[in-house]
Amino acid sequence: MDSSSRKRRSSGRVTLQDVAREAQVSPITASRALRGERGVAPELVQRVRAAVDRLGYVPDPAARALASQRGTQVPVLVPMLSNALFVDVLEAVHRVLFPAGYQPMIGVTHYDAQEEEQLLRSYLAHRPAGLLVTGFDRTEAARRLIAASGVPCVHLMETTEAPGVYCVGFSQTEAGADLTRHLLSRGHRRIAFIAAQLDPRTMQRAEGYRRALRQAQCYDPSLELLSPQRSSIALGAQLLEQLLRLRPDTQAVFFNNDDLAQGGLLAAQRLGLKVPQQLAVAGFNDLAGSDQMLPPLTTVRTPRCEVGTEGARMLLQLMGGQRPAQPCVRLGYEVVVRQST
Amino acid sequence: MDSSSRKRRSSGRVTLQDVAREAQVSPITASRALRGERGVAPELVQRVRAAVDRLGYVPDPAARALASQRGTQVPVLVPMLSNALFVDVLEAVHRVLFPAGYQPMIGVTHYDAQEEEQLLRSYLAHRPAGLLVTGFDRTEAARRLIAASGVPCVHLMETTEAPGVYCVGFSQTEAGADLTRHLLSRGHRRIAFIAAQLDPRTMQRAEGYRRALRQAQCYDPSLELLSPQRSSIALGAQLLEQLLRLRPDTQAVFFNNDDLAQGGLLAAQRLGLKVPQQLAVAGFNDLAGSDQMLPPLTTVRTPRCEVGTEGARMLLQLMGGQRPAQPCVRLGYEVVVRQST
DNA sequence: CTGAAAGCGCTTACAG
DNA sequence: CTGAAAGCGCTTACAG
Repeated sequence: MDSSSRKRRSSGRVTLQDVAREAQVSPITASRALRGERGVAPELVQRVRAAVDRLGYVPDPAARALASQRGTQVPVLVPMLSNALFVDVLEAVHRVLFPAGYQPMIGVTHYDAQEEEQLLRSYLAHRPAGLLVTGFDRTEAARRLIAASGVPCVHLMETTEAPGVYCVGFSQTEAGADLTRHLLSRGHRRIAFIAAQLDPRTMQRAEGYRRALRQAQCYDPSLELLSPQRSSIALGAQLLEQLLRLRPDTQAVFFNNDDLAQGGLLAAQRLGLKVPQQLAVAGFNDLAGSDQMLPPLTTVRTPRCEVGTEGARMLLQLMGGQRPAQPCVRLGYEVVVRQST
Repeated sequence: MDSSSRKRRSSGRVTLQDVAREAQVSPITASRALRGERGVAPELVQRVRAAVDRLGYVPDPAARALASQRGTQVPVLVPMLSNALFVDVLEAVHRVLFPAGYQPMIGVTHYDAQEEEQLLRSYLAHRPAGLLVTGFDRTEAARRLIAASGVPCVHLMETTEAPGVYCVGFSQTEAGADLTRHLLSRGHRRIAFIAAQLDPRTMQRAEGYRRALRQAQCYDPSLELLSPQRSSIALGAQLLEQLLRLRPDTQAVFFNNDDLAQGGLLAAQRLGLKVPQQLAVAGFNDLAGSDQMLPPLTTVRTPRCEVGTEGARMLLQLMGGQRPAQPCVRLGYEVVVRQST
C-alpha cells in the first residue's frame, strides 16, 4: 500500500500507469503502443494490449485532449433536424466515426450564419479532432475560426473546385436542371418552381431550373414562388394555392423539397385537380412518404447517406494525418419518376 | 521575455494564469471567481471578469474536466431521429443546456438496449456533467453504469413513482385511453389498434387502449395489429390493408403514431373508403402534416418540447448541486379532434 | 476571504 | 526502439 502522498485525489480509475506497471513497460511505451505509433516492439505492444484487457483500461479523453491539444470530438454542423435529409446524413456520419473512437457532436445552426459562428466558437474551444460542416455559406469570421484552428474540416452536401477545400456532395444545380428537363420531356412548358427556406442549396436548384428552362426557351420568372419561411407540408399546400391564384395556367410544379411537394399534392387534391393530368407535381430528396402519396411523387433521390459516409471517411483520413485520394468527391443522384408527373 | 523553461509546449492559448496576472490575483482566486463560487470578494470578482473580457479568455474544457473529474458534456440518449418526436425533444434540450455552458451530445440507440449500453459506456468515460435518457427500459448493466458513475440523470418521456428517480414525461397509458374514449364517444365499438416498433411507450398506449375498451365492454384482441417493424408511412398503409383483410368490419383505427396514421389515411383513400363515415382514423403525437391530411387527422398532441425543456431544467438544477422541487414532473397532453374521426 | 503546492492522466519533446 | 522529466490548464485539498 503506497499511498505515500498526502494529497492524493485518485478517482479510482485504471490509468495508463497501471497498465504500464502490469505490462512491465514505461507509461510512454504503453501510450505509444495504444496509439498504434510505429516504432514499438511488437512483443511489447502485445503485452500492453493484454494488460489493457486484464485491467479494463479506458483512456481518459480529457487527459488526452489536454496533453495532446486535440480531443476525440467531431462537431457536425447541420442546418436543421426537422429536415429528414440531415438526420440521414448524421446517422451515416455516426456509423463511421463512432466505431473509430470519435464522438460526433451534433450542432444545429437553424440556417443562421451567426448561430453557426457561435457554435463554432464554442466547439473549437474543445479542441475537436475534426469538423464537419454543411455547405460553404458562412461568415468570414467563421471561415477564419476554422482555418486558424487547424482542425481538419470536410464540407458536406455541396462541391467546389476551390483548392485546399475538402468536400463531399453532389451538384444541386445539375439535379435541379435534370428534374426540370424531365418535366419538359413530359411536354409541359409552363413549369413553376416553389421553394422555401432559400438556403444556398435551394438557390442552386433554382439556378438549375432556370438554366434548363432557358435552354428550352420557356423560362418565365413569374412562375417562381420563393418564400423565406421554413419548409413544411403545410407551407407547400399554402404556396401551391397562392401560385394557382396568380397563374391558373400552370402545367407543372417543381417543389424544392418533398415536404412542400407532399403538401402541394394534398392541396391539389383538395382543389379537385387531377394529378398529373391537370397539374404535374415533382419534389426533391425522396423523403419518407413520397412513394405513398396519391399519386406517388416524382422526385430526385439524393445521396445523403453516401454524403455522410464518404464525408466521415475523408475526415477520418485527414485526422489520421493522411491526404485523401480526392479532396472533392462528387456523388450521383437519381430522378425517380413516379405517377405525379 | 521569460521563456525560461526549455520544454515549453505552450499552445498560444490565453490561460487562467494570464487572467490572474492581469487581474492581479492568484490563479485559484480567478478560478473561484469565474465559477461563481461564493466567498470571493466582489471587487476581486469584478477585476477577474474585466481581465477575462480584456484578454478574451475561454476556459479549457479538457483541463477543467481533468482537474475536476467532471466535464461539460451532457449525453442525450434517444431511440431514433427519424421519429420527429425526438428531434423536437433534442431541440428543446439544446435550447436550455447550451446557453448554460453545457454541450449536449446526441446519442441514438435505435431502440436497442445493447446499443444504449455501449453508448453509455463510451459517454460515461468522458465524465459528463449530466445525462438525459429516454424512458426506463434498459439493461441491468446500463442501470448500474449510470448509478456507479454518480452522474446526475433525468429520464424523459415516461414517469414513475420509484423513489430517487428523476423524470419528466406524461402518462402514455392515460393518453392512449383518452384517445380510445374519444373514439368510443363517436359511437364506434369495433376499434382496432395498429402499432409498430413496440417500444415500451407504444405498449403503454396499447395498455390504455385495452383498458378503455374493457371498461366499455368491447375489447377484442383480434383487432390489435402489432408489428415489430420500424414505424413509417408506408408501413401504416400496409398494416391497414392487412387489418381490413382480416377484419373488414372494423369501424375505427387507433394508430400508435402519426406516421402510421398518415399512411393509413392514404391507404383508405386508395381503397375508396370514406373517412370517417366508413372508417374513422386517429393517430398519436400530432406530427408535421397531420393537419394537412385529407381529411385532417385526429390525434394526441404530446408535450415533447416541454419534456425537453423541463427535463433539461431539472438536470441543470441537479448538476448545480440543487435538489429539484419535484423529482418527477408529469405533463399534460391534448386530444386534438379533427375530421378523420 | 485568499493562496502556495500538488495533482488530475495523459503526451511531447529530448536523450540515449 | 525505449524512457525519465516536464508540461498541458485547470481545481482540490490544506493552511492561514
